[in-house]
Amino acid sequence: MFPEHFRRQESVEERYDPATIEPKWQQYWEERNLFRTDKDDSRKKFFCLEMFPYPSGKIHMGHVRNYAIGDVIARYKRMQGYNVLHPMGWDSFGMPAENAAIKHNVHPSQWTYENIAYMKGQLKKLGLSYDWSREVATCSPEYYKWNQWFFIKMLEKGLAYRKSSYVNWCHSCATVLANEQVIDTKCWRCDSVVVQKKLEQWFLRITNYAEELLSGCDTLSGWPEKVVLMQKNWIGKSHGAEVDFRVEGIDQNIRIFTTRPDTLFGATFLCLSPGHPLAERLAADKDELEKVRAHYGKVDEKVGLFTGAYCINPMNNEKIPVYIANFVLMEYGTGAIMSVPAHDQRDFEFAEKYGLPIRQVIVGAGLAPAHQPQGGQPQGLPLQEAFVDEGILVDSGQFSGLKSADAKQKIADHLEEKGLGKKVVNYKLRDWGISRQRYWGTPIPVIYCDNCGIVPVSEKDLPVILPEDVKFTGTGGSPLQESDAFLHTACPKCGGKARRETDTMDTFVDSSWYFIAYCLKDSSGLSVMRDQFKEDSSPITHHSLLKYWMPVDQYVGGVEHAVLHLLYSRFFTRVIRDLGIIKVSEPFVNLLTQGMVIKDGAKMSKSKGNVIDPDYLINRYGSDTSRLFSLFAAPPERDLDWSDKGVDGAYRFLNRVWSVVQKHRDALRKSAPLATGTDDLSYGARAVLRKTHQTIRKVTADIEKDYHFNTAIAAMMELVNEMIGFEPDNGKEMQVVTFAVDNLLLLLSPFTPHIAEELWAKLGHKEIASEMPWPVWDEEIAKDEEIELVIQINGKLRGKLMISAGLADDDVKERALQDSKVVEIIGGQGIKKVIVVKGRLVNIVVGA
RNA sequence: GCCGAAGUGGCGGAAUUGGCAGACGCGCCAGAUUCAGGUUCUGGUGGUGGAAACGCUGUAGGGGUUCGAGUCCCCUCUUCGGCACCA
Repeated sequence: MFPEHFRRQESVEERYDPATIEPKWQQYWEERNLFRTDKDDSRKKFFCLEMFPYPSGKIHMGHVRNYAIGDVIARYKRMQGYNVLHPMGWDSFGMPAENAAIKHNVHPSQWTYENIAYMKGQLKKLGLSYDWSREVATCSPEYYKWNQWFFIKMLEKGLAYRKSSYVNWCHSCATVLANEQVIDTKCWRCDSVVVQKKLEQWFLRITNYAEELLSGCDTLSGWPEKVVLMQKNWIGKSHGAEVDFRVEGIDQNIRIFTTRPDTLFGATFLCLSPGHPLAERLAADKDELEKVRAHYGKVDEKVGLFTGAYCINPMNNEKIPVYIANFVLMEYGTGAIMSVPAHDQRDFEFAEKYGLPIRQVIVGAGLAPAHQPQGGQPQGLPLQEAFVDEGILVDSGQFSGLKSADAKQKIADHLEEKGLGKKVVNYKLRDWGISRQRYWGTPIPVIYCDNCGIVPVSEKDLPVILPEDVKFTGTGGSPLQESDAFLHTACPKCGGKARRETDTMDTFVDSSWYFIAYCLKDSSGLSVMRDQFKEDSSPITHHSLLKYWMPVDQYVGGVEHAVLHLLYSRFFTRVIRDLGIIKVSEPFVNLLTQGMVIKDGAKMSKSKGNVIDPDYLINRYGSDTSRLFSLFAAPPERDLDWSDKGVDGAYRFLNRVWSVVQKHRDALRKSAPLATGTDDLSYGARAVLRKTHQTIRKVTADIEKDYHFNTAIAAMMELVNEMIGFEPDNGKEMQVVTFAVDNLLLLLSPFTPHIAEELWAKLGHKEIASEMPWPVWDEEIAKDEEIELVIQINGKLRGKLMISAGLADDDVKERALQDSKVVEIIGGQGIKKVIVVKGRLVNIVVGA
C-alpha cells in the first residue's frame, strides 16, 4: 500500500511531468527498501552486475547507457521472481585524485568522496534499482585491507614476488605500467610514450594460471566470442621446443625457443636479446651493445652486433656465429633464438643486412623431389623473402622428405633423446607487475628489515593505512617516501628498525574481486570477512553467502576491459578459489559488452566538444526518457549514435503513453477485469487484445534473446499506436483496453520505471508495479486470425490475398491460382511447380 | 602484416534465420488545429517511370547455389576494432 498523498491532485488536468513523479517514486522505493536483497535459499538468485565507475566527478552518457542496460535486466529478473543482487560501488583509487591534489591542493580522499557523493546522487536520479546497502569504495581502508590480505596470502603461496627487471615506465604518470596497460607503445591512461626502465617491482604470478585461464575460455559460452578470442590471443599459447646450442670456448649453453624445430637445419646464426645474461659477457664492443639496446623494443630497423663467439648447431654440428639483435625479446621464450633466415622474415631481413647465409630447408609441398635443393645451397632463384609456410624438409639429414608437421615431432623427439632439448609450451602472458610509485592506492603490506629481509605485515596489523601527512608536489618519487611516520616502522619478526614498502598497488587489483565484496557487504561493512579471517572464527560466514551469490549471472560493461580487468578478475577468482574461499573458477557467466556512445561520428569527449551532460538531459526530459532513448537507439552491443531529435522522439512516446492512459483513466479505474471468452468482441477490440498478447511475447523474447531492448521498445510503440487508434464503446471493450494498459505499464516498468509506477498507481492498483510479476501471454489469443498471403510468380511479388490463418496448404494453393490477377499473368504458360510456405506465401513457378 | 567484426533509405536501425526488404523512431512533405511560431493530431515518404492503375529497379561491388538470397558459398573493395618483431 502506498500513502494516499501519492495519488492526490487527480482533479486537475494532468500533464506528464517527470520532474515531479520521478523523485517521488525514487524516494518511495528507497523508503521501502524495495531493492535491498538478502540471501534466500528458497528463491533462485540472479547476480546482475555493471562495471563500477571511477569517481571522476560526474557520470557521462556511457555510464547512463551501461547502467540503464543493467537496470532493465535487474528489474526484469526481479519481476520474474528471481532474488536479484544488484549492487553498485566505486573504483575509487587512481591517478586523477592525485592529479587533482597536485593541481588544486585538495586531498585525494576529499576529492574522491565529494565526487562519490555527487555521482551517487546522479545515479539515484536515474532510478536505478541498486541495493545501496552493499555499496563499496575501494579507497576505504575496510576495502583495501583485503587487497593487502590477498597480497599476503599470495606472498605465502609464492604467487607474489619481487624482481628487478625492465618495466614499462610512463613519465607523465610517473609510474610503472603493466603490459596490459601499454596500448600501442603508449600509456593507456595519458597516451604518452612508454619507456623501458629497470626497477625492482612486485609481481603477481598470473602465469601460473596461464593454462587454466586459457582452457577456461572454452567454458565462457555466455561471453562475446571476440572477447574470448582477445583473451586467448593475449595469453598466446604456442607449442615448440627449447634447444641448447653449445658455445665454443666457454662452458656454457645458449638455450633457444622455437616453434619451428623443423627448420633447425636452416639455422645459420643465433641471436641473443640485448637483455640476455650472456649478452654483456659475449659482446666484444660494449658501445655497440648500447646502440643495439637503444633500439630494443622499437619496431624500426633490425640492428645487431656480432659477438665474435660461435656456437654449435646440435643437429648438424655446424659452427654458426652468435649475434645480439634488438628485435629479440627478453620477455618471451628464453631471450635467445636460432635464426633461420630462409623461413622467418625477421631473420631474413637481418641476414640480408649483415650478409649472413640464407639456407632453404623447407620447400612447398607441391615441388617435386627432383627440384629440391641439394648440397646445402638452394637451387634456382634466391629467395626474395622468407618462405614461412610449412612444407617438405630438404637438406635436413635423416629428416629430409618429411612434412613439417611430422618433422617438428621427430626432431623434437630426437633432441629429447640426445638430451639436447625438449618440447615446451610457451605463453605470451607475463606476470602482472603491480607496483605503482603513487600515493592514491593500496599500500603494499611488506616491510624491509636489514636483518630479516622482506617481511610481510602481520594479518592482525592490517590494514596498512595510507598516511595523511603527505605533500603532493608531482615532482617524482612515491609520495609515501616523504611520510616519516609511515616509512619507519619496526620489523614484525625481530622488532628492529625497518622501513615500509612505499609503492602502492595497481588499481586493477581493487576491481579484481569487488564482485565478491558485494556478496559479503552488509550494514556493518565487510565484517563477514573480518570474522572469517580471524583465527578460530565461526563457521557461518562468507562460505554460504558466496556459495549462494557467486558467480555473477550477468556482467555488463565496456569492451575496453576485454583483456585488462576481465583477465585479472578471472585470475583473482582462481586464486581466491585456491584459498578455499569460493568454489567457482569463472566469476562472470554471461558478459554483455556494450558499445560506445558516439556523437557526430566520434566518441564523446571534452576535447571534441560533443559531450551530452546527463544532468542536463535528466533536468530537461527526466530519467525515463534518458533511459528509454539509450535503450532504443541501438542494440546494446553496438555503438550508439546520439541524436537530440531521437531523445525528443522518446519523450514524445512517453507523452503518448501518458495521454492514452489519461484519456481512459476514469473508465479504466472502474473497469472490471477482462472476462474470458473473446468471441463477442468487435474486430478492433480483438485486434487490440491480440496485439497486447503479441507484444508481451515479443518484449519477453527480445529481452531473453541477447537483450535486444531496441526492438522490444519498438514493439511497445506499436502497441501504443494500436491502442490510440481504438475507441472502446462498451464495457467489454473497455476491459480489453484495461488489459492492454495494465500489461503495457508492466512491460514498460523495467525500462521507464517512474512513469510506469505513476500510471499504475493512478489506475488504482494497490500493488507496486516494480513488484508485480512479469506479464504472461496466451499463445492462442496471440495467433493471427488472418494473414496476408503473398503470391509470387517465378519468385516475383505479383499479388496479395487475405486468407484465414488456419487454411490448409491445398486450399491456399487453390485460392492463389484462382486469383484473377494471377490467372492473367500466367496466361498460357504452363505451371511447373507451386511452393506453399505456411502462413506466408505461395510461389508459382511457370514457364515453357 | 596477422586475427576479428561490420557494410541495408536522408539518418539511427528492423527483417520470426532462406520466404512481402526498410518494422519502430528521427527527418522530410501535405493537411487539420493555431492570429502566428511551437506543440499536438491525420496521412504520405527507398530510387525511378507514370495523371493513375501499375511497371522497372534496389541491401558495398562481382560471380554462384536455390522455385526464392539482405540472409548460404567464392572473389574484390571499404570501414571499424584487437594484436603487432611473440621466434
